[in-house]
Amino acid sequence: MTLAEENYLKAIYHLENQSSNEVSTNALAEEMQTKASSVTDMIKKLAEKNMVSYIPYQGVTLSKKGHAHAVKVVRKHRLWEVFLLEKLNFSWDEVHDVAEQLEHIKSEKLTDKLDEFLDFPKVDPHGDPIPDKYGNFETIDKTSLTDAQEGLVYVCVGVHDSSSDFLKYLDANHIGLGTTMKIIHKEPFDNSVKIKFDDVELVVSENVAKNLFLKTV
Amino acid sequence: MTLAEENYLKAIYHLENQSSNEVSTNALAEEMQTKASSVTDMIKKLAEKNMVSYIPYQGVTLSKKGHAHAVKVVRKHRLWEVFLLEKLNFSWDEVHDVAEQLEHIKSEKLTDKLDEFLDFPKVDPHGDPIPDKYGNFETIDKTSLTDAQEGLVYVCVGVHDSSSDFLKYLDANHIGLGTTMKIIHKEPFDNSVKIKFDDVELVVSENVAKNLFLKTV
DNA sequence: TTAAATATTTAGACAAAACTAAATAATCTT
DNA sequence: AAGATTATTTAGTTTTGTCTAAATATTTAA
Repeated sequence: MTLAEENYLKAIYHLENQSSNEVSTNALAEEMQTKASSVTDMIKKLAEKNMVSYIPYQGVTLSKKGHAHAVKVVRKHRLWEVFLLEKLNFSWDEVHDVAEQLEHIKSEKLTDKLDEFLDFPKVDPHGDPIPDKYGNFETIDKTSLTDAQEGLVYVCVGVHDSSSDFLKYLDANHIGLGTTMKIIHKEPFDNSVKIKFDDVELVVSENVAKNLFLKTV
Repeated sequence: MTLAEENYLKAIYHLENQSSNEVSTNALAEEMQTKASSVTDMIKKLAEKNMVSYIPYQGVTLSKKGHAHAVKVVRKHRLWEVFLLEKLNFSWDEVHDVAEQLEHIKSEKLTDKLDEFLDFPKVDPHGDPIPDKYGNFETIDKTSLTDAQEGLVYVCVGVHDSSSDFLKYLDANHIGLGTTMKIIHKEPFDNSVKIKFDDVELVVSENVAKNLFLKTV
């Protein structure tokens, strides 16, 4: 698997997790920041290699083989994120980009030794589960802040968007994994949400709310 | 700089260090395991980018810019080797191949944080010096075992060939960095050398002797 | 249910990095 | 110094992954 092929597999994997039906060429082009025609080309190649199953005009799905490979890349990505944060003192908004490179290093031994060195972490710095060497991981049950109920108390267990900008926003507002918050008010007009934590009230936009994952406490 | 370009720079760097005069197209082709015509193509490209200076039929030399870049790649390679050996418990014959991949990760912050995490090591597991973040490193004065003098005592400070096969040979014969040995006899017929260490005598071939670096003790 | 809009695929090109085969330059022999 | 050998470069292809533009299929809307 080349770097480009792995990135496509990963993108298909993420899109499958978001909406559970077939992945369209256009969605994939959007995700990969490329053109639909390029996507068609690559999908054909991946289909040749039995990594995806593809019916023209109907989108792609990962094959068993492709799924397994995507999970391996995701495992590496998340392990490196933990390494960068815990061992090299990167901040959580810095880990993603470097992990995008490190996830393509090919050495099963490296991956497994790294896993051991980090003491077999279960989640990465954004709250996403880390597959073990067999590809198994615990699914974390989480609710988006947009779906949280007024009056209840939640703890933050993850983020959807792991872009540097979003994570810096959270840092600036002292929100992180483990932050416990109460839903004060959900504003129907613009879907913003007023939350309270550490004795401070904060109104966050719908965009922020959509990207924050919570668990009831 | 692409991966291929970086590998060429590194190869030119190594060849310059070995013989101090211009690097020939053929030597580079041999080092890169490729064809002379491919080398000419790439050299032209690197000359365009001012990474090397190139006169047709006369070989290449690294420019200041190319040299600095090569040193950065070497720095990353050697730091990762230390990481793999010391933190992930790889053996010294396993570190090279994985480091060949890791050396291309682009993040100055990663490199410098890794350096710090490893406590600023001065040499890698094969005895080669590690450049600091400014590209400076201590040159280690060393003699090849072929040039060592009968009767004198030396300590092993490095290896020339860092191939897995050679390092495994050394492991099997209990030779490593720091091994102190006495030169018992140099056989003129085949340039083999009889050495003694840990109260055992061992005859090594010219090929082995050439690749072992020693320092007088 | 046909026209318009949108999504997808095909065809043809391009850049990077390699290759083979042929041409040319440099060096070595005698 | 001419011919032979060796080293190097040039010319023309190939593969990978991308692109644009054109063609085709699908969906939406009147």
